Parts: sequence; C-alpha cells; structure tokens
Amino acid sequence: MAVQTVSQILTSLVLAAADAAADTAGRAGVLPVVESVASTGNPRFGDYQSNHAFRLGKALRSNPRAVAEQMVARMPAHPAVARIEVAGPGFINFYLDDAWLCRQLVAQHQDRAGGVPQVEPGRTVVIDFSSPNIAKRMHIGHMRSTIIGSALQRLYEACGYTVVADNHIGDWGTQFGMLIVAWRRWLDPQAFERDPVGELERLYVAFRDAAATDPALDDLARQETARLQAGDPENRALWQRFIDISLREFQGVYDRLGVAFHVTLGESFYHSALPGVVEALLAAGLAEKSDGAVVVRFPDDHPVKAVRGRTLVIEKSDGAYLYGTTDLATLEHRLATWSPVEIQYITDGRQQLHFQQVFAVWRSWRTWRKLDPNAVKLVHTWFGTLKLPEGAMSTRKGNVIRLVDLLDEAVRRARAVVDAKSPDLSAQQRAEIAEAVGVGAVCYADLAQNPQSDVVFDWDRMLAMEGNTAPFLMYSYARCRSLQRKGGPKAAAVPLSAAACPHQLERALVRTLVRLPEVVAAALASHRPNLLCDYLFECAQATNRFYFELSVLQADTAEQRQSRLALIELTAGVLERGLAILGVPSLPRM
RNA sequence: GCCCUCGUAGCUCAGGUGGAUAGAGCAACCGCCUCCUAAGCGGUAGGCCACAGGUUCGAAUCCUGUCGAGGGCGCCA
Repeated sequence: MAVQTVSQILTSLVLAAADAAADTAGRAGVLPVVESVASTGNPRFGDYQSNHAFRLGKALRSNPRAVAEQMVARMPAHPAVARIEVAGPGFINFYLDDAWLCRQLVAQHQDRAGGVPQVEPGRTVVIDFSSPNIAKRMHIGHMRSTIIGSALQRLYEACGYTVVADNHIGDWGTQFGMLIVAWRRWLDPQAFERDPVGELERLYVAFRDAAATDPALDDLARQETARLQAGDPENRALWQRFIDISLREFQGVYDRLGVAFHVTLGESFYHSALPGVVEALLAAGLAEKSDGAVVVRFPDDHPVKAVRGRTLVIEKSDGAYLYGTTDLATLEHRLATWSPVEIQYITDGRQQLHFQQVFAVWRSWRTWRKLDPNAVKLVHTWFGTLKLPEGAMSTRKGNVIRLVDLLDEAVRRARAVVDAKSPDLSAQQRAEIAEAVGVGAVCYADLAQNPQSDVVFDWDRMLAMEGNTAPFLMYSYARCRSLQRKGGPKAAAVPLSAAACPHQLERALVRTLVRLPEVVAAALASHRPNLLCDYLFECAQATNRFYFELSVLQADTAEQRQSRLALIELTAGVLERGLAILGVPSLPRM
C-alpha cells in the first residue's frame, strides 16, 4: 500500500468538504477539481492551507469566508488534523497533529519510494541528453544538458517511470572527412598517445586553419566523407576508432558525474533510415522540392505560432541530410522500440524553433498515416545558454573551459578545505571526500537555479562551498551520520513512539522533512530540479538549527536521546534520497 | 520584420499554472567554537519585483502597451 502524501490526504478532505458544502447549497458537483492543499510559507497560518473556498464562493456566488466556515463544519475528521481554522477572507488553515506527523514521516521513510507517489508501472520515458560531438573534448557548454538531463532521469525514476537514457552523440558529420584528411597528413603519434581526443581536436583545428588558405582541402574532405558514407573499409575503421576513443574519454567524465546511459545511439545509427523519411514526406505531400533541396513549409495559419511561415530543410541540394531529418527518424525508432509515453529532449534554448518544427512535421506525418499524432508526449526541455564573462565559447577561438579542468579545480579547492577541517583522516579518505565534494558542488551549482536562466560562468560561484551548495547539504548529512556513529548501535532505529517532537525546532524539522514527496512530484511536473535543491537546502538549515540548539547525545532523558536520534535517522534519509536524485553523493563523514 | 526568453536587495539568483508581511546565498556590519564537525548558528542593514495601464476579493505572478537585454528565423547542430 503506497503512502499518501500529506497534500493528497488534505486535498481529499477538502474535496469532501467542498462537495458537502455545495450540496447544501443545492449545487452538488459544481467544482469537481480542487486546487491541491499546499504547505504554508508561514507557520502563523498553520502547516497547510487551502484556498478552495474562494473558488467555491465564486461558483456559488456567496461570501468566501462563509463558504470556508461551511466547509470546515463539514470537513470529515482525520487523525492528521489537529485543528482547522478559517482565516482572513476565506483561507482554510490546517494544523497537523504532532504524533501523526511523526508517524507519517516514519511511514515515508520506510516506504521504498520515500513516499513519492508512483505512476502505474510500465510507463516509459525516453530522455535525450548530453549528446556531445565525437572527436572533441567536452567543455563546460556540455555540462548543463548532461547534469540537468541526468537529474531529470532520476526524478522520473523516483516517480516510478521506466527511463531510457539515450546519448544521441554527433558521430556522422562532415567533420569526419576533415579529420581523416588531417589524420593522414599531420598526426603527431606521441601527442595522440598522451591525449587522444586532444590530438583529434588539434587536428580538426589544424584542418580548419589550413583550409582557410587552401580550398582544395575542403574538396578532399568532402571526398573522404563520401567514401566513409559509402562504406570504404579504411575510412570506416578510422571513423570507428575516433568514436571509440571519444566514448572512452566521455565515459571518464560521466563516471565522475554519476551519469549513466542505457543506449548511445548517435546520428550514424539512423543514417540508413533518412532517405525513407524524405521519400515518405514527399509522398505524403508534406514536403516539396525547392531550389534542389527538399523542404517542409509551414503555413501562416499553422496552429503552432512559432513555426508559422517557416521552413524546415530535410535534404540539402547536394543530397545530404540534416539534423531535422535525423530527428524524425530517431523519433520513429524510439516510438517503435520503447513505446514511450513521453520523449524529453534536453538542449539549449536556441533550439526551440527547431524542435517545434520537428514535432509539428512529425505530427502531420502521423495524421497523414492515420496514426494518433499525440501517441507520445514530445517535450523540449530547454535550458539557458552558458556564456563566459567575455562572451561565447568557441573551440576555434580556443577560449573553452574543459569539463575535466572544471572538475579538477573543484576537487582541488575541496581538498584544501578537507585538509584544513579533517586532518585526522587518511590522505586516501581526504582524496575521496574531495572528489565527491568538488564534483557535487559543480553539479549542484548548475541544478540549483532555474534551468531556463542564462548563466555567465563564474569559477567562484560554481565552486562555492558555503550557503546553498552541495557541500553544505553533504555536511549536514555527514553530521547526522556522525551523531549516529557516536550514539551507539541502536542510533539508527526509528521507533514510532520515540519520534515524538516536543520542541519547536524538532517540530519544524519534521514538518519540513515530510514534504519531500510533494517536492519531488512538483520538481518533476515543472522539470525544475532547482525546486528540489531549494527544498533540501531548507531541510539542511532546519537540521543545523536543530542540532546546534538541542543536544542529541547529551539529551536530558534516555527517551529524548532516542527520539532525537530517530529524528536524525529520518533527516539523513531525506537528505540522502534527495541528493541521490540530484546525483550528489552522500558521505558518512567529511 | 516575425517568433522565443528575460528585467526582483550592492552582486548572483529563488519564487512566476494568482493567495496572507516578496525569500535565499554572497558581500557588509554585530554576536557565538573549554560543549555531538563553525562547510555551521543567531542578529542588523539592504526592495515603487523595469515602467504604464487592465483583469480579480487578491497581481512579482495573468493580459495589453512602452523601454531595456539576450537568443532564434530553408540548405549548421
């Protein structure tokens, strides 16, 4: 039996009360949907509040305050509710019963999903994220898609979805012809030995520089690309080698970030399907030839405003295909293979128009085939652009910050702090802690703001270790585990009766901790991991206030000591679960 | 020209599908480590939520307009 969230329980009470109130007014069922009962921002207004009386009052054309009174009078009794009051013009404030609140928190703690409401099993979501290009090192521009995508993946999993994490790598472009030419002319074997991907990157830049003065090189590159795509064994082998090298390098970064993909199906995987896509769209009358290219035109009255009057090229005049063509083939493949209810694309906001076009074409195509265009929910979850203080990054300008360098610097700074604070730990332990704290800080810094905000990269902000940061959350967690270690063998036990919380700081902590499931659900619904970050920060603050003010191990009575230790266990549980969703490790000490 | 974002404390940003007095962090200032990890805790100061209208019992939030910033608009991804 799944645990209901506090919000769900109270919402159903409000629904019953509203029905009863409407019934007495002879208007049963007038407002079937109830706005969910939310936790209050201010304890002065109770623990949770409902604003439903305002809506019902409007529907019944009566005074909201009076409606609220009637609703409260007809509210079914429930052990969760200690007291209900009507405040102001018609707010209904719920005060929760302390003992019940503790039992609810324990139930959530013991639930496998942490009390997070689960969707029915078997619902699959495909998440397309990270998607770096082969033969280039990942730089901080790749960070957002990777970190946000990975957090969304775990958010979906936390809510019971089956997730297919798909790394749609760029492994099939004209850059391979250039690389093959450059490889044969300028490869530095020693440099390649030391840093394979770095050497590939150097070769690419060298080619571009040389081609700027010698246009014949571009023709050569085109020939090599054509030979590769025609299946030339030598080029094919080289191409495969570039991919293997790059994937190995990417994997190193993914391992550090705690990112794992189920499949890595890049552009090359769909190559053979592209002619069929173009033919099908031509046959359907959705695409047309134009100046030697094949394009899809969107009418001026298209239902999607953003694409009105625009054009999507699906085949170039030289016969090559484009990103949009691949996206259509990819969509077909994903639907056929996994039957997802939803596909998430995690990319930069500059691709908004592109995805609106792809989605629109695909839906028209589905309709033409007499298939449901809404069989799968297509969502482009975009994020703001990451820029350097001096402007955009560019591999050719050479002003990129490599992702590994960012991580290494973060770990270096974390190491300095660990060395200063925990000199008693072994060098090995301190190194492990520094790795977790440094990488955690970077991930959290990206996740803690609204994804859609643009970001100007700032070392100090990215690597901060105080305030609303991963290190503070990790520290709070480590403090809990430390107390348990010192509390003896029974410190992690959570007896129901012992979890009473008489002190207001304990009460406040419990009230905060119990919200985890609601926050996870909200973060998923709005695709904003930062909601979870904010919440965990609140938890950490409440935790620190609690154990700063009240002694756990030297409590006045044995019962109180056990009760506080139980609360520590519940706190650690929430922090650990939340951090895990964000991809930030929980360490027993730091 | 059309389309998409954004404008909140000195700085960086939450909050935005309407709710009660707009919140953090950093920076500043004042306190707190003979006591479970000070990556912490308490306190002070700091705001016409760009501007002007509109809708509503109620607007930072929704609508319209103005100003300012960024991005995108058939053969890149």
